[in-house]
Order: sequence, then structure tokens, then C-alpha cells
Amino acid sequence: MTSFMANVRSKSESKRKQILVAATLLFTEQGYSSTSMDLIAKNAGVSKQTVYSHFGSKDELFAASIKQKCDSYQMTEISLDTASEPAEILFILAKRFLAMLTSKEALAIHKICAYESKSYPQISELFYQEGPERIVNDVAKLMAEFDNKQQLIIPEAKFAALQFLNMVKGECWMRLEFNTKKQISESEINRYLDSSIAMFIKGYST
Amino acid sequence: MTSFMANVRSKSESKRKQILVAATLLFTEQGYSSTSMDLIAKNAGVSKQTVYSHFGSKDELFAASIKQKCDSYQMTEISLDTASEPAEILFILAKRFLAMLTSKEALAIHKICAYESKSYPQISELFYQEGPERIVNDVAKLMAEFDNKQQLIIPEAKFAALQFLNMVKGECWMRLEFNTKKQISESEINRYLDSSIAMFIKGYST
DNA sequence: TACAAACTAGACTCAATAGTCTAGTTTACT
DNA sequence: AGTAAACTAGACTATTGAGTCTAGTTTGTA
Repeated sequence: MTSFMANVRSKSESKRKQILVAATLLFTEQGYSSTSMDLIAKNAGVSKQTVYSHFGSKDELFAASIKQKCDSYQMTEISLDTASEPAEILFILAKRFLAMLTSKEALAIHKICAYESKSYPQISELFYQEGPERIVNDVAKLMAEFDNKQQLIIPEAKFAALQFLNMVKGECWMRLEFNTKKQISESEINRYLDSSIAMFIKGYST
Repeated sequence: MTSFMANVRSKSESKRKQILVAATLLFTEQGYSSTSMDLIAKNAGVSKQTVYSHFGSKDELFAASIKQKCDSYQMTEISLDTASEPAEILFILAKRFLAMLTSKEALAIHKICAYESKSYPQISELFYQEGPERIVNDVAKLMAEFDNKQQLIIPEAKFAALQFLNMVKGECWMRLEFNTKKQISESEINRYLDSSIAMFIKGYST
């Protein structure tokens, strides 16, 4: 068989990665339409033709770029020490979740997926599944565990997860999303989280 | 004085409005960069030159367009019958808030302001103030009232408002934001809201 | 070593679009 | 009625950017 395939040189995997890395950086920093293929090629240290040989079009490259970002969305595994008190666990969870959510990367990819959700519904869907949905499901398991152990009474674990995570986002995230001048201080965030957790626990207490 | 200003014809206010209406529609439907000035002029039923005579540039028109959308952001006044039970009031509030939030218009303007928040920080800021911030402040007043009347114990009215409104957004809003195939049914939303309100009230109960 | 495919640099086409300009028309005010 | 500015239609400029093409270079494999 290989005799038919003489003189074959396979496309460089490293070039592909360079292109993907450069593209992802530019797309998430500047958005889809403001990012040119020429600049991607230049930043990847690669010729434009090579970009087109690895990815057929700008669309395709965009899809591949966001897709790999989604795949690598390893939300810091919520491997929490479930031996502790709910209040303690929830506080740590809230902090981790907020840290992830407010990272430059996460904000950028969220923004671009929401904005392009009409033009690229499959990408947006992918992001939703790998991002929000996965996290909600993970936290729902934790909520079910609280219920199991009778630490809290939670009839609908998924609702509780949604309620908790959405609360945690709060003003802090919105201000980042809209890039407002004033931002929320760490201490203010902590006060808010304390308040939210206290309310949540009381609301679901036995 | 007017003798110096002979032969003056003032720019037509109605043309200005036509332009603004067409521009707003296109910007919110297609985003900033995909909307051309030619199309705006055409849809407004006006010549391109007239667009430029009323608004100096595309940027300026965009700013004016979003600004007037923000100004007209009369969140259905939260004139709630505060004589009722908190649970009842909160349910009506939640439904109204969700209806507003999930309207095509609100989703579109939210999206574009978030996306352009780096390029147009002043517009994004304006949206934040006229949208989220105003609503939170209004709801905070309601929360303070619950506390005053000792129907609930709410030490930090603004926190409670943020917690409540963010909870209400829930999965429904996220799925619209990302345009996922599956959407949340009305009955599922109601179950979620009931759960959220029950938890909130218990969490802040006396 | 020879070949074919991956690669490079950069010129090229083609389309879209922001903004300007021109020439002629309408309209409000004096 | 006369005038100057608002308006129209549309040609025009200049730029940007996606995607192609060409000519030549490198490189892995048979």
C-alpha cells in the first residue's frame, strides 16, 4: 500500500498548533471580524498559505479555535473536601468559581460566544455545554450530597446549583462584563459571598 | 440677531429620527461592524449624505443609537402593590423582570454592549447604569421595605436585590444568551422561580 | 538521491465599506 | 421672489481583508 504513497510529507502538527494559538489569542482579544488572517499568519510565524492549508477558511479556523478552548475548559475540578461544613465548602466553591469566571480568558470566550451565537450556533452551543452546563451539573451533585447527608434539605439539586452559582456571579461579574470604571473590591466581594451563603444555607436548612 | 441668520433651514428632526430608528434596528440585529452606513441610509429612506450631516461618523451614530435605547429603558416601573405578601410580590417581580430581560430588544442591546465594552467603554457604562444598576437599586428599595415592615430580615438590601435578581435569571437567560437548541419551558421556569422564592424567603425569614 | 508535498514571500483579485465630492433639487425663512 | 442650507442620487477614493496564485525553497520518505 505504502508504495502508492511515496513522497509523502505530513503537515506539521506544531505549525497547526502555532496557528491555533495565535488565532485563539487574537479572536478572544479582538473578536472575530476585527481579526485578519494576515495577522494570524504573522503572529503564528507562518505564511498565509500554510494557514489556509491547515484550515480551509477563516470560519473553520474560528470554529477550531473556540472548540479547543472549550475542550480545555477544565474547570478546576470541584474536588472539594466534602467532610467540612456546607458553609465552608460553599465558600471555597464560590471563590474558585468566581476566580475562574472572572479570568480574562473566560470573560473573553464568554463574550465572543454570546456575540456570535447567531452566526455560529454550534460553537455557542458547545461553549454552553462545556462551560455553564458542566459546572452546573457538577455543583448539582454536590447539592445532592448535602441533601443525602441531611446537612441541607434540597429537593431539586439542579435548581439549587443554578441559584447558588447565579447568586455568586453577582455585581462583580456584571461590572467586568461591561468593563465599568468602578469595580468591586475583594472585601466587598467577600461580604457579598458571606451574605449569599448564609442566606442560601438558611433557605435550605433542615 | 436673526438678520444675520437669514436663509436658515434647520435639519429635519424627523429625518434624524428615521436614521436613528433604522440604525438601532440594524446595530442590535447585526452588530456594529456588520452594519453598513449605506444600508442604514437605505433603510432610513434617506441619502447617505444626510446621515453624515446628522451624525458625523459611524461611531457617533452608534453611540447616539445605543444611548437613546438606554434612555428609553423604562423598566416597567416596579410599582408593585406592596400590600401583598412578600412571596406574591417577589413572584410578580420575577416574572416582570424575566419578561423584560428575555425580550429580543434587551438581549440584543445587552449583547452588543458587552461585546463592544472595550471599544466603547462609555456606552457600555451607560448601559450598565441605565439597565442593571437602576433595576438593582429599585429592587433594593423593595427589599428595604420588606425589612422595614419586618416581613423579612434583610440587613443589606442591595445584596438581597443582587441575589434575587441573579437567581431569577437562571438557566433560562443563559440559554437565550447562547441561543441553545433546547430552551426552558414556561412551566419549568415557574417551578424554578417558586423554588427560588421559597428559598429566598426562608433564607431571610424572621 | 529524487520526488512530491509542505512550506515561504509576496503579489494579486475581488468585494465590501467608510467617508467625500459633485451636481442638481427642494424647502424654509426673510 | 431670492437665497442659502438641507436634501437626493450616485459616482468616487482609499482602505481593508478573504482567499488565490506563482515561483521558489525546504524536507521527509522511498
